[in-house]
Order: sequence, then C-alpha cells, then structure tokens
Amino acid sequence: MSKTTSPSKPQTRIQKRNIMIILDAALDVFSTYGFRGTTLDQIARQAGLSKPNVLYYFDGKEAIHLALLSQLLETWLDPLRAIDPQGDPKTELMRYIRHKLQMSRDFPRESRLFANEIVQGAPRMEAFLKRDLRDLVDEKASVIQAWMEEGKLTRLDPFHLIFSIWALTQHYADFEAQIRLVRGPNIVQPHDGSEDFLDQVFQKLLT
Amino acid sequence: MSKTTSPSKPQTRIQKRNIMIILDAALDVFSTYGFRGTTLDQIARQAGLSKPNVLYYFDGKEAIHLALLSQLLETWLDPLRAIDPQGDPKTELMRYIRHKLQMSRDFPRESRLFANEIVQGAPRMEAFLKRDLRDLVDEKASVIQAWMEEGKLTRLDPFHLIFSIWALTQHYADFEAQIRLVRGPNIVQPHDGSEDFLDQVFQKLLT
DNA sequence: AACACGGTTGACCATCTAGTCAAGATTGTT
DNA sequence: AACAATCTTGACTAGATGGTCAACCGTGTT
Repeated sequence: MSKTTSPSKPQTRIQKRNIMIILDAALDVFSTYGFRGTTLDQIARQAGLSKPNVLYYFDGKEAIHLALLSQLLETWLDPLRAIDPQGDPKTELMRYIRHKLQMSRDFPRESRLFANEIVQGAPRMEAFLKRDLRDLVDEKASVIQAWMEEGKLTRLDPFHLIFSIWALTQHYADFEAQIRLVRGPNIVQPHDGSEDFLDQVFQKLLT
Repeated sequence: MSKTTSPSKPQTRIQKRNIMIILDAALDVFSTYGFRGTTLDQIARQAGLSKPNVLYYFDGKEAIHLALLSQLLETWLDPLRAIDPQGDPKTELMRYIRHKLQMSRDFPRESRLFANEIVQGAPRMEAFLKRDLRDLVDEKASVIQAWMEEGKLTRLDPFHLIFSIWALTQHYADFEAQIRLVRGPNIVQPHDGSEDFLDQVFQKLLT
C-alpha cells in the first residue's frame, strides 16, 4: 500500500514535519551523489531519523526520489510558461533569463538534482520531458519565431536560444564546484557578477 | 602491487588491447551512470571480459576511474592552452570556442564523465582543478583582460566569459538527453545548428 | 616437447544496502 | 486514567557488489 501517494488522507503535524525533513535531507544527498550514489542510511542520517522511520513515510528510495522530482518539475517550468506572446520580446526574454538565473542561485540543489538526472540520460524523466517540456518549448519557440519574423528581434534559432539560456543560467549551480575551485577560496558566491554578465550577453545578442 | 601504474614495464599486445577495451567500456558506463552508479560487472560485461580478468589489468574500480580521468584531463585543457596572447583576440577566442564545441561533439562521453564528477562536487578532481586548471584560467583571464584594456575587445568579465564558453559548448554533450527528448525523434544530431548559433552569439558579444 | 610466463576464470568472501517486522514508545482523545 | 492510533526502532533478511584466490588455459621460446 502506498503511503504518501494517497491524496485523500489528511496529514498529521508530525507527518507534515517529517515528510518535509526527509525530502529536504534527500534533496541534499541526491543532488550531491545522484540516485544510485545515495543510500537510505545517508538520507536517514541527514534527516536525523532512523532508516525504518524514513521508510515509514515513504515506500522506498525510488518513491522519495520521485516525490522530489515531481515537486521540482511542477515549478521548474513556470518561468518559461510566463513568457507572454503579447509582451515586449526583449523584456519578456530578459525577464525569463533573470528568473532562471535567480532559481539557479536560490535552488542550486534542485538544479543539480535535475542535472544529475539529465547527464545520466534522464531515465526517470523521459515521459515528462517528451510530453510536458517538449510541448512547452515548441510553443515558446513558435512565439519567439513569430517575434523574429515580425522584425521585433534578431533572427536566431529559437531552440538554440532557449538552450543557451538554460546552459548559461544552470551552469552556475550545476558546475558550482568547478567555479569555486577555479576562482579560489576568496570567492564566496560563485554567482557574483553572473547577472551583470548575462545581461550584457543577451542585451547584445537580442539587439 | 599496482599494475597499470608502473610506468617502466613494457606492455604486451594483449595488455595493450585489453586495457584499451576496458577503458573504453568503462568510459561508456561511468559517463552514463556516474562512479557509484557503475558496477564492475557492468564494465566487465560491456568489455566482454570476466570480472576477475578486468581486475587482472586494474587494481580496482577506483583505479579504472582514475585512469580515465587523468587521460581526459591531459587533453581537456589543450584548447585553452592554445590561446595565443600574440594572436588576434577575436580570432583566438572564436577558435577556442569552435575547438571546444568540436570536442563536445566528438567526445561526448568524456564530457559527461567530467560533468558527472563536477556536478557531484568534484571529489576526485579537487587537486587538479585547484592547481592546473586555476593557474591556466588565471593566466588566460589576464590575457583577455589585457586585450580589453588595449581596446581590442569588448569589456567583459573574463572569468564569466570563459565560464560562458564552457557552459554553452559542453551543454550539447552533457544535456544531450534533454535536447534529444525536447526536439523529438526527428532530430538525430543534437548538435545540429550549434556551431552557427555559437558563432552568432560570440561574434556579437565580442564586437 | 617442454617450459615459463602471461592470461583467464569459477567459486568464494566480506561488506554494503534496500527493505521487513514485531515489539515498544508517544501522542491525542475521551 | 485508559485507550487507540500514530510513530519509532533494534534486529534481521535477501540480494548486490567489490574484491580475492587457487587452479587452469594459451602462447611463444628454446
């Protein structure tokens, strides 16, 4: 019998709290070690709970991972969805870029959880990527294409444009270790200067 | 006693062949599943050898991984090293970008092996990144900085410029699964159009 | 042919890991 | 206080996994 997947049952205070603690701990560990590199014991230790107790709240390792992914995917696409075909092209795109960069800064663990999945071939997200993401990207690519044909925007391949936004914003979260080590111990925030830089890049590119 | 680490012993034909087969198989598996997600049995199966036979050539899983990493890191930085302070700034940088993109196209497994390591905090590459990479990046950032101060190049943060090149080129290899799934089954080469696009981006950015 | 060395493997072991279970501790309600 | 439902855990199991080992096979050299 599934535990957290039954949508009807009301949750007690303890359930709410512990489920949150477990998901937070699991996000820490999964985003650092990947799915197979993570053990239930690690999650339990990080959560400050015993392993059987973790399994009291979730049906298994897979279920915890799935819960994190679906939670993430729900909000991950919001910035892209928010692009308004009626708005000013450059404003809309710059807002999207800033939003995406902000998410990479504020939710680096989520970004790395996602990156871990994708680098390893997205075995647990194929359905989602094929369905929801592809439709959304196709839609927004059309919007961008239309803007370009109306002469409101530099002509570029809209798909590559979207990919470049993903690459540049997520890089700061996903490759944080590299940035940190390359820039030395005096750099505290790998993101320092990233907003100004991306502003420059895309202002130039889109004009 | 270490096996492949002794540099003096001459290798037989069979050794040369099997070590190559093992490294190739291991690159397949490590780049797809990460270090902890990979089992020796998987490597052995992929190589068409028995597990004890694999361990006859390498001291263990760690040793195979290490061999791959050091082999990779030797060549990974060559394009960056090749940037010539005496050359024409835009030419040098565009050549670097094209070279990097080409490596991401021709050696996607190597790129993903690297990405897997970095996303997970670079535990096995800290020393290398801190030492070799940092020095090299510092050096080339200075070169770029000098170019900018001489007015030969748009003023930009040289570190972020380098990061952006890494992000945009490696994205096509590291996130290939995402690109493939988003663009649909009709796309065979996720790289299609990437060179033209990156040319456009950096031509605009650097002018 | 005989020998030595390189190459190969089935069987095995210790450890790790996901998941179970029954018994006990806590909590909320009356 | 007493009861039931929820919550927690030590001890356990089955299977996976990295690594070992002794014995056997193959090949080239004399």
